Amino acid sequence: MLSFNTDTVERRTLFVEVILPLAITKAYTYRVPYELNEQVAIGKRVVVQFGKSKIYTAIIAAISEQPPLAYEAKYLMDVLDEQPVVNARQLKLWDWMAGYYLCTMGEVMQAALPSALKLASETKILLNAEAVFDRSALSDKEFLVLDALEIQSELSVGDISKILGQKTIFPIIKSLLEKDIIQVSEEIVQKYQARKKTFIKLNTFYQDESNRKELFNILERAPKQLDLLLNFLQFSKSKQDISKADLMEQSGAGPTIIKALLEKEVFIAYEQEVSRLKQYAEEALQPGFVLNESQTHALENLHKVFETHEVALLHGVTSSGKTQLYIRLIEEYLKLGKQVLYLLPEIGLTTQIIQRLQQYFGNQIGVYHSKFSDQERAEIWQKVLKGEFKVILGARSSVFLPFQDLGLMVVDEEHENSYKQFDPAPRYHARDTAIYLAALHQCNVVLGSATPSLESYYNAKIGKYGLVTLQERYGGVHLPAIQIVSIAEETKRKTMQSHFTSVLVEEMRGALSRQEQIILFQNRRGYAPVLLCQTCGHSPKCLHCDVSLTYHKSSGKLHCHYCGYRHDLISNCQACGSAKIEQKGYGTEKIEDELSLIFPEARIARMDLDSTRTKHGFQQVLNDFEDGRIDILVGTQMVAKGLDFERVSTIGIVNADAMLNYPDFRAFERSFQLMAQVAGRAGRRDKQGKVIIQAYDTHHRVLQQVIKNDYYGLFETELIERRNYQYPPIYRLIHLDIKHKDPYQLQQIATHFAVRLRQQFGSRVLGPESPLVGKIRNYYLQKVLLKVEKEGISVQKVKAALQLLIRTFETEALAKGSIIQIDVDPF
DNA sequence: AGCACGCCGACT
DNA sequence: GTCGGCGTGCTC
Repeated sequence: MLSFNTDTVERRTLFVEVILPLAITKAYTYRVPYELNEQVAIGKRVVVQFGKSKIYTAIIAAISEQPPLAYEAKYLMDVLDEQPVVNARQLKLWDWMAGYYLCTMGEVMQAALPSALKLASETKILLNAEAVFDRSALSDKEFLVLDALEIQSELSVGDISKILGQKTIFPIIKSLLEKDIIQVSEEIVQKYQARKKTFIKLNTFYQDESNRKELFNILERAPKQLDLLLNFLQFSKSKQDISKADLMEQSGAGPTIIKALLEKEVFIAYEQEVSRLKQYAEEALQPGFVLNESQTHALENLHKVFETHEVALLHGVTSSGKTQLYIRLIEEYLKLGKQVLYLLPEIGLTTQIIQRLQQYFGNQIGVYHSKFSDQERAEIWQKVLKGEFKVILGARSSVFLPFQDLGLMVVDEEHENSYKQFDPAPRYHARDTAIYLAALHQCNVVLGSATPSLESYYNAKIGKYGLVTLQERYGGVHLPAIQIVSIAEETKRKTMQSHFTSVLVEEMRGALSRQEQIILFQNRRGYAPVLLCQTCGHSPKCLHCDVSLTYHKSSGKLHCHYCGYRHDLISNCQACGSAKIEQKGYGTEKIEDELSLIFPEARIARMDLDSTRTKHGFQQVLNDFEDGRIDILVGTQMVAKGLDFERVSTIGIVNADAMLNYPDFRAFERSFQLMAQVAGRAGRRDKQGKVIIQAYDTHHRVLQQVIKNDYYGLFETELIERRNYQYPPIYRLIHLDIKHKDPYQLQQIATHFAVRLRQQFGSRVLGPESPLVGKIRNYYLQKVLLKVEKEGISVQKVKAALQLLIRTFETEALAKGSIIQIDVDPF
């Protein structure tokens, strides 16, 4: 009888297209061995050999029966998953990101998947020291690997392959990983340093009435200590965690008295991580809190907005209780059985906010963060996949998690630029990515900020996003009083002291006498930005950048703020030899200097790129300031980096005009936002803060808007028209990577390109911005951002022009540099 | 990303 | 004469 082999009929030859975690644009096709036919599915991980000897974990992007024509496909080695680890929506997201951020799907995959999910032949395998397992439950091969690891402690995947004498070792590694016996090595990442604070609590022994009475008796002979104790008890009624610093301030007691009570074990000290973003610490999330009237109103408005819009911008002043609003909203979506993603900038993700949200959502909430180990991240990935986590609280990379059914995304502190990834591709913006992801899930997005980014505000204004405002501060905290003082008038009256108006000096004096802190904002570093020859009018310029050199007193040199070029201080004019050289303008160094003459007893510190250049410099100044070891902090925009300014009562903006007259609109907008942020932070708590803005042009429209706290109104004023800027000024950045041996030449090349492009496209091309020089192999790499206005000129045109420039540049032999990459980045 | 191939300068 | 840096192109 003729036997009919059903197998051969069913045995279809399948091919899969895979995404490799590499920077390659092409799709690669592998042939599926018959025995794996049943197992392949889109989104599953497969093991493939790529190139001569490399083995990678790839993701199946497509399955077909069409054999490739031009080549013979290799067989894929194995299928790792029973269920896909990446869903179709994610693949769509990756595809979009690759297109939008000009990188490959592989690079997106690299950023998206925790490395525990993407083993490659170089991956290092370690023994998990804390592993508890049953040896007898291991297979022979697993045992062999374990044995080898006990001798050598670290093996690469390639090594293991040799030990076992076979290539298909990924299932074994996977099984060992799942049993928690081995670990995949982690890259050492610089962890965000959490700020710790000492807190004081009462020994539980004295919670008891009678014990406490006895304590009062004992302390009768130490009136100061008793006084402190009473103060503490009073204070603890209104506040949960009392910090040592708070207690000292509240009670007026010195550190010795607290120490005495600590020694008597009346007080117990404990350390706790504290948020640098004040908001989270301030908004106590008491269980069963009730929204106040304006919060309720804002929530209703959000509901209304979501009827017609996918995205809502929540413009809520600092301390208006946005977090509480989010919680209520999240609860609503959870009730509908939806998943929720709550994005926070890295800096805002402290144990405090995490704990508070965990109180609310229990084990439904997962936290995803670069601080976590790779194992933990892989675990969270799996749990999101299984739907065990309903809420994810995370930093920018959490947009990559395998959500099944998102209902809501919250992007808190939407304006924060740490949502933007800069260095390795994909150079994505988590906020924008979240909005695209929302479209895929048809879910809602809340963008929350006290100082929304211009892009978002514009989108709200044109009706693309809904706009909800929350203007009332929670718990009756007041906005600071803002006063604009005319420098022109005080100069006329001769009441200026150096660069400070009498109003600012008096305000500072008052603050110092009350032991309050002061921040002076001066958006220029160095001592004097321009040196001017009084005889011939020449001023020293950078050889490479055509910008004026800034005198730095600390180094005694002239610096170029563009490329870092330095020149010794000149005593005679380079052009005419005259010795009469005038220092024009002032920077942070000079402000610091003159301040010390006016307030010799005050502790003054400076915070700018120069004073915080060392690794811990920034952290150090920050801690000193927060702990009250500094009275006056003079700084550039750095001082607004989301700090805890709880003892700052006074903020001075030394010269607002300088900020208002930036030629580059984006720089202006950034400065403006900063000013608003800094001002918004003054004097929290019960005290009203004071912001003094010094300016020549006190009637400047922008300043008036600041006073009205209606700062975004300004973008629709004649100011923009006067400056002849197209509205909206949204730019695309072009990353230009140039390889060359001489860093100064690099700057020259970059500037050359910027200048030439500007000639061609006008002032809509800006830059080079933020030049970075890094040593790569024996070469130097110059990264230059060229900004190109998004509307108006197409990036393609600019790219084409650039390529042409590069070609002519090379033939002109202006330099022997070779450009290796032009990377265009939207926004 | 890795790796091979191939080119040109500088050395035992 | 070879060694080695690096630029170029390819990997299913």
